[in-house]
Amino acid sequence: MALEFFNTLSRRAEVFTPLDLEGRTVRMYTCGPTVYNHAHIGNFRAYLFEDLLQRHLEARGYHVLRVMNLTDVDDKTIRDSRKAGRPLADFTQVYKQAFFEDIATLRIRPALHYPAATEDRYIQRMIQMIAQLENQGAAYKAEDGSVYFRLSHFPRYGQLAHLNLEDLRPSGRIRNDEYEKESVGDFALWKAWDENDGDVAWDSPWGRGRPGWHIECSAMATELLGPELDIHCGGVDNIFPHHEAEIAQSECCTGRTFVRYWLHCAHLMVDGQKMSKSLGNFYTLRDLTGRGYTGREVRYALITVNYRLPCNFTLAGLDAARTALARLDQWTARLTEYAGNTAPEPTPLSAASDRFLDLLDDDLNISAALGCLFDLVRDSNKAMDSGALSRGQAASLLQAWTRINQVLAFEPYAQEIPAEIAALVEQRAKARASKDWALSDQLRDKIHALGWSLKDTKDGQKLMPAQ
RNA sequence: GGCGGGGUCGCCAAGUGGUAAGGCUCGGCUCUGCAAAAGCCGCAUUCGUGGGUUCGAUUCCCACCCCCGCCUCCA
Repeated sequence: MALEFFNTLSRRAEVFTPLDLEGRTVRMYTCGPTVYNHAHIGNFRAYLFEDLLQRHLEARGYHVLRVMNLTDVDDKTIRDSRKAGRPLADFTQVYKQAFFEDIATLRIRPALHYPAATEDRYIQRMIQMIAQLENQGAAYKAEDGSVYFRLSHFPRYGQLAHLNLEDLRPSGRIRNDEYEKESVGDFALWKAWDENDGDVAWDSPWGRGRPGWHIECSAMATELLGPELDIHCGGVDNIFPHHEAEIAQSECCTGRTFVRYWLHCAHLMVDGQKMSKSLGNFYTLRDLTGRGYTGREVRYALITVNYRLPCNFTLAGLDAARTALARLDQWTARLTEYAGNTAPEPTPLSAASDRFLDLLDDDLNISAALGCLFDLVRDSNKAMDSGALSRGQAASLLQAWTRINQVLAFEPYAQEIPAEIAALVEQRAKARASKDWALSDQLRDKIHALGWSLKDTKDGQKLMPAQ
């Protein structure tokens, strides 16, 4: 089948074709973190979905230009940097750094650009866009000095979330101090400085202040990717109002359709509930690695539920991920050893990699795709057990795995065997040759205590890092 | 009140108008000096409830119950 994605805008699965048909380039913008603390695993679920999307597009021969923004100025970053008594840039730098470490841990492929809202280039772009909106009558300066987007200027507002503005019920989250606005739905483009902002301010035609959140993304996306994007992703909670606002601002400025495919990731649940600090089910990636889980285990646990479905995260699920990955490791290790340097030789089993990618074509149906992978694992293990698989065919299956793994990034960590361990293993081999089982067991315990596990196979000892 | 997602084996989770993928757990077996690991086999006559359409529904229609999310700066 053709590559299809569910587009939030149409609420239908649509065949994907990029704007650039010839060059196969895909312009993709993904909403990134607000760097005022460590990102939590709910954030990472979204970033992992975007990584899967990018990897699958690349597997299908597209060249993906992906941009992910860093929001390094907003109410929270300012509030917490002041609380910490540190300059905003110093404060956010810590979390930017942590974010990059975390995405590397999760094997998320880096984006092409990580624009930060406070970079001069983007501040200038934001000011330019706001001025343009003001000239068009799409924005106005209120009495408090802030500039707001005039919703009445953009009737399509609400099309992405499929909301009727008249139906909206005030939810108490509307700030009372924004009485200066013409209409309650108008959102800030430029926020006039107030004392809570401390020394965080930029000069603008409307006086000192700072950008509103929504304009950041419009400015950075169009600055780096041009007026029209193929794909824009984010969490479902960004649909309204953030992405609506982006559409309104961008399309008023460029006169073009801002985004062709909107893809949104559902929320992550933890133990069946919304993750929150008060419930004690709030996890950062560091919490999990601190408990001994690896990045790829978290990756597996967060990626294996289709992105449009709520995913319920549990530690039991992480353990299941660990076991499943160990089985894949075992399988690839067995194939590798059996294939040796033999040249690949066709086998019908290799078609699994085609099926795998075909299943992902259906709006990233990862569950079905993994089902197909595990069918391959079982079938090829069986074939090896019965001697029905040639070494060349094993080599061919490894090629199929490489293709599948380009999308999954589930390969085991490269492990170097320390000399000390290698020496113990050799010593044990000698003990076993002379049937000195007592010494053999003693060495096995010692090796295990050093973090490695041994198993005795018909081909000798096999060393693996203990989980 | 409006909009949306979901209820499929103990847990996670595909799926189709034609009779239920896969992963984890569990049970059995094989291999093994022992152990561990691994491999193989087995494990839902049934898909929230009640109706309806149909030769046939988990899949379509209607009603109902339950869970979750969003509703103006949370991925």
